[in-house]
Amino acid sequence: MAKEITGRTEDYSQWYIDIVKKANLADNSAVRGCMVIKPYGFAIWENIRDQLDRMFKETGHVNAYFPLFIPKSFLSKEAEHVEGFAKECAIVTHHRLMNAPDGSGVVVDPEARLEEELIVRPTSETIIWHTYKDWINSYRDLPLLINQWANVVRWELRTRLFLRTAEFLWQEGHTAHATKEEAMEETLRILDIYARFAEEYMAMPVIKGIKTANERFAGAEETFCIEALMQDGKALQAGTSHFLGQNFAKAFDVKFLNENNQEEFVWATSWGVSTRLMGGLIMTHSDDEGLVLPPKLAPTQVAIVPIPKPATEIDEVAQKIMNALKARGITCIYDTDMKKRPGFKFAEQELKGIPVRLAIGQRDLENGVVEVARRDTKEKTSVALDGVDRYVEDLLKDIQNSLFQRAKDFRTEKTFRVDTFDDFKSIIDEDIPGFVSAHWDGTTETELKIKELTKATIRCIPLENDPEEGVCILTGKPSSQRVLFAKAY
RNA sequence: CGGGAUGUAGCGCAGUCCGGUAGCGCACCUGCUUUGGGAGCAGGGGGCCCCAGGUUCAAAUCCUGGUAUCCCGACCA
Repeated sequence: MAKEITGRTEDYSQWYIDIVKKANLADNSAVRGCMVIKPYGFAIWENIRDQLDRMFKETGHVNAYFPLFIPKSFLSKEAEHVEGFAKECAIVTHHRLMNAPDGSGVVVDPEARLEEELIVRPTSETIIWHTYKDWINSYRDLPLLINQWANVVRWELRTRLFLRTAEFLWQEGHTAHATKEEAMEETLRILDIYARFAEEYMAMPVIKGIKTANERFAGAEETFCIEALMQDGKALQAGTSHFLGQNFAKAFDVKFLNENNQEEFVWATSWGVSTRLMGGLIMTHSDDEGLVLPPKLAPTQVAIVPIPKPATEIDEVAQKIMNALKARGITCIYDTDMKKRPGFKFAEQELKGIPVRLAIGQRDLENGVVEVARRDTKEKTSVALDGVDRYVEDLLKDIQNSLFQRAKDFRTEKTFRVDTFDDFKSIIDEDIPGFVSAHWDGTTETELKIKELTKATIRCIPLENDPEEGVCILTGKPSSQRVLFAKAY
């Protein structure tokens, strides 16, 4: 009716945009490629952020904040790094405006040119490693485990709400270690946190893996990632954790004295997840009625609707239920809007992905029950008033689990093992392609050729991979393990 | 950044070909009646027709240049 959402099968991209806009998550802004995150969308992001922040702190990390601007010269100190980001940087060249001589408005004051241009950070390795040089002298200063929550800018040519915006919010961890082993452990520890968060909170199953050299972060020795499969059969890189080796330590001359009084370069990691997770959350669970949120991340977990409208007796019961739910740590609202009829409220709450709805009418009160509806399956049941809080608590857990299970079943169904290029291509060309597990000869050349021919890329070399002798689907050269291909966002 | 499409009320659109007082549906406001899956009737408010030039007596409409969004490519979290 008023809020028509394009069907997923009709036009998946348009469906995604409709969900983002109509569920009030975000909007395009007056600035090209930059979005406005609206209060409801931001509330979900805050839940994501708070949870991750807790997990980082539990593993010994602390938060700090580094500047938005990076002197241009910093960026060029690590050769691969600058090459990776040079093409998508916003650059500050001046520091003052002036009234236009012809009165047409405000213009840049040519006198106010900066001696050295500033780059709006696309990521903060350089400014942070420049700072770490002063912070690290001894092995006693290590490990240094720092995270920052920030915005970054990458001048993307083609943007999509949450999935790829010119400015986005993220966290970036930057750690320094005395040994290679420790740094590698850290890289994997974070990867585990990301995977656990994705699966336990977002209910989004992910594959942990290693990126190929071609897909590796600019400046990293090894990039680990979590990859998720969206409903349209395309993969989404949901988080990355990089083992940086000594690249940045060498570029920024960060050395420490070890226990034997010998000077060594420190070992580094960096890792991040962004507001892109919001896109993953939407595309993993939502349907043609609107957003579907896992209870653990839903800003409001339960909505109570009086049928047909607020009334003393109903209000009292609703209040009692709310108190009981809140005592169990469940967030809920009581929708007393007199202007909206129940059907409208139902539709609106479904659009916003509120996991559970309780409807209470005179008929229910007479029977001592309330109607409980779950967003994920749209099933409705009558539940005894007495103990409904416990029922809802269990139901929320059940929804959380079944969303995960449903997404996992979908991924299983859409993961294929193939041994010939023809089979590979026919799966990738499907409307809803999915992951394809296939042998690859290990060369960038073959990887790029496959991308050119099929648009599929190697998402990762899964960590939990059994070695298996085979031959590359394209070149027929020997291969020792399968890698995971997909079309990707 | 290349190709295509589209910018008209908060949203969705008609009007543009063929220039002549800016319309429809939803939403919004007021009132009454309603209320177990997006209510009905009546009345009302809201527009630099994306922006800037040009042509013309006259431009939403024609011309030029910008710009934004969406789709497809290349690039990328």
